[in-house]
Amino acid sequence: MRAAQRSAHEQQAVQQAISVDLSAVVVAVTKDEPKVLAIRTNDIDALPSGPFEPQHRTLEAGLRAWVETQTRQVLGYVEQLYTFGDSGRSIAAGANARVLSIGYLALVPEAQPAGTANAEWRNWYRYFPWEDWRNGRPVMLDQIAASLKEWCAAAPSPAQRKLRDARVRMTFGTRKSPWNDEPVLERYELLYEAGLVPEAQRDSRRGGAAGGFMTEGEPMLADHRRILATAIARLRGKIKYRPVVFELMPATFPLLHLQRTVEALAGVRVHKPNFRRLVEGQGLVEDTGGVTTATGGRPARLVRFRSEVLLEGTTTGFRLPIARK
Amino acid sequence: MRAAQRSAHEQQAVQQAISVDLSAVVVAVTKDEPKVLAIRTNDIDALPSGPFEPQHRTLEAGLRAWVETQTRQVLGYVEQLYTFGDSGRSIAAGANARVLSIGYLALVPEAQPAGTANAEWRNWYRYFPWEDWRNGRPVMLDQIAASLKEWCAAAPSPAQRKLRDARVRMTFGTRKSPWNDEPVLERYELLYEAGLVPEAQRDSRRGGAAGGFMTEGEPMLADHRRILATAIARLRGKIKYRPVVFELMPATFPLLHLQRTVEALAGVRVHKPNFRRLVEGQGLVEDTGGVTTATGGRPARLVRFRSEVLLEGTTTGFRLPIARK
DNA sequence: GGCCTTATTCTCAAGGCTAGAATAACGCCA
DNA sequence: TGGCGTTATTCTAGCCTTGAGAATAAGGCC
Repeated sequence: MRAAQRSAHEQQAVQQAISVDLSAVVVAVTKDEPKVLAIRTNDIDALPSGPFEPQHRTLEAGLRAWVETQTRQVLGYVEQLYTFGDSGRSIAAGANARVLSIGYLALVPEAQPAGTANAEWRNWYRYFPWEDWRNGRPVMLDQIAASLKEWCAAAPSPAQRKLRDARVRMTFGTRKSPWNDEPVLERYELLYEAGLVPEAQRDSRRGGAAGGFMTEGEPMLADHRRILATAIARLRGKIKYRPVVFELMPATFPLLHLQRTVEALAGVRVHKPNFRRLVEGQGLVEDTGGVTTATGGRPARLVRFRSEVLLEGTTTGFRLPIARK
Repeated sequence: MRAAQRSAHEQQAVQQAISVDLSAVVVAVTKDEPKVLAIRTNDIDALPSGPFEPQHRTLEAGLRAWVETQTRQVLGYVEQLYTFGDSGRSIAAGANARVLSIGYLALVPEAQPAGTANAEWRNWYRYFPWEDWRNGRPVMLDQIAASLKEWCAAAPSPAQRKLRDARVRMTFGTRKSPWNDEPVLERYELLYEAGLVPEAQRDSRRGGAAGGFMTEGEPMLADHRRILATAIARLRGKIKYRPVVFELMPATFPLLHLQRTVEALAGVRVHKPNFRRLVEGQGLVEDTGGVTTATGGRPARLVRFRSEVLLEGTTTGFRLPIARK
């Protein structure tokens, strides 16, 4: 034991091969819809990704390089999400090879046409249709709820049963309880464990619903949908206390455009007067003097982001009128 | 380019050796002081850590194994913090070897005596004395502020100067602005960049303060102090909206003990009646019927954590009377 | 019994948030 | 040219939360 302890760091030099995969969730919002940059391969979508290599100066540099190579998209804001280690869930790995997967979130302004043939901007609700509550409760949730109920009932023990019930309640909520937009990953993981998404069968774990019912929503390569879920969850959390939405906005915009962008990300609608009061009250935007009539109705003022706020003590702020539950 | 793209995943099999280091910040609170489990080596402390190896089923399993081997401490709650890739800042790595460092946060109830000779529970403010405001503003901040001011003045350009000023203002605040307990990592990184912590000199980067003034606070091995800062920051953020403090508490306790534990972590004091109102109002604890006179004065009720709250829709809640800025 | 210490409960004012109403300014069309 | 529809923008009343201090309770100790 003591020997193992002393050699802990010494061993590093002779470490067995571990490979590290960098994957990016590149987000933009176009025409009030949240988009993610996907690589379309044979009938399944993937995130831009590639292995971390020695020539990369940093993890983030490696990520940027891969994304640019694969999509010609240059990244601005980038943030690390999580390092996944259970590679059994990703590409069928060689016997001894260990693959770690580090997910990143990147934000870019309005989506440009994709730079390469098989890179494409796709609405992220294509992969998570149950996450879009902007037009009310998605009807498919009835079917999901029914399948999850079966899964709960099929628990091996009463204790397990209680646990499963609780997880369903906490992630998908009940009919009466208000929707919580943040636990995107928890919801996806639940569906995975319940065998209600194709990835679960592919990875041939727990049997899943015998009937073979699959929730709507497109699967992705390897564990990419899990990484995307992590990204959406992080972004939904972050827009509530950091002014990151502006990374997704053009130079000037009317306030309603900002609101629609936030709504696209959060998947819920907000009260217009309150949204405006918060944004203006916190001095996040300033008037440009310009107006636009492109919105129909009364012309809207054009504002711009006050980037000074990033230098002010405003470490916090940018609360949004989305109930933190 | 297109070739590189296609081979992205194929290359993984022939990936060059990358080693991954797992490090744990194991936290306990004893006698109202926040403690971290440290390995004491020749005149410098280290976190329990070791390389991720193929026999480890998951990253977390590898971490638990290393911690148990090195400290005999069995971990309960564990959470991944961040994956650091700029190994230039850690152990002087061999020419081509790339070392990634994954940091974890673990919480255990009241610290037991350390299980091995060189493992020891140490007050975390030993490493970050400026983070403890429980007894008012630490006096050393005067000296830190002065050094940072010099560093700002020494900026290569006026634009840089403005940026540095802003960073200092946002992390350490001004004399008048209230202290923000969360940006622990940002403060440490700032001191590192300004050359005010020994690690900066060791890694021989930016010159640093010519005078050689170093802030108080003990350094740690490799990038371990950075990982510890990340852990403290995460914990300070998390206790404000998730009931994780209870991982650190004994089975039953008086409310003031809970409050002191929170204060130890956050490094600030809170208003007693308000704290009590929040904790009880959210149904986080229930009466045990017992009382204790160990606190002096009027006997205190003993309460216990209502673990049911973890199964209730209470995904959020547990707000604390610590201003979110 | 009086005093000290800590526990526990109340209260009040300030500030923030929710939700809905009211008003403004433009294009369109009869 | 005036009414209508659309979106923009501003107000407001009511509710709830939060911050801070005061008041009361219950033990130990002398």
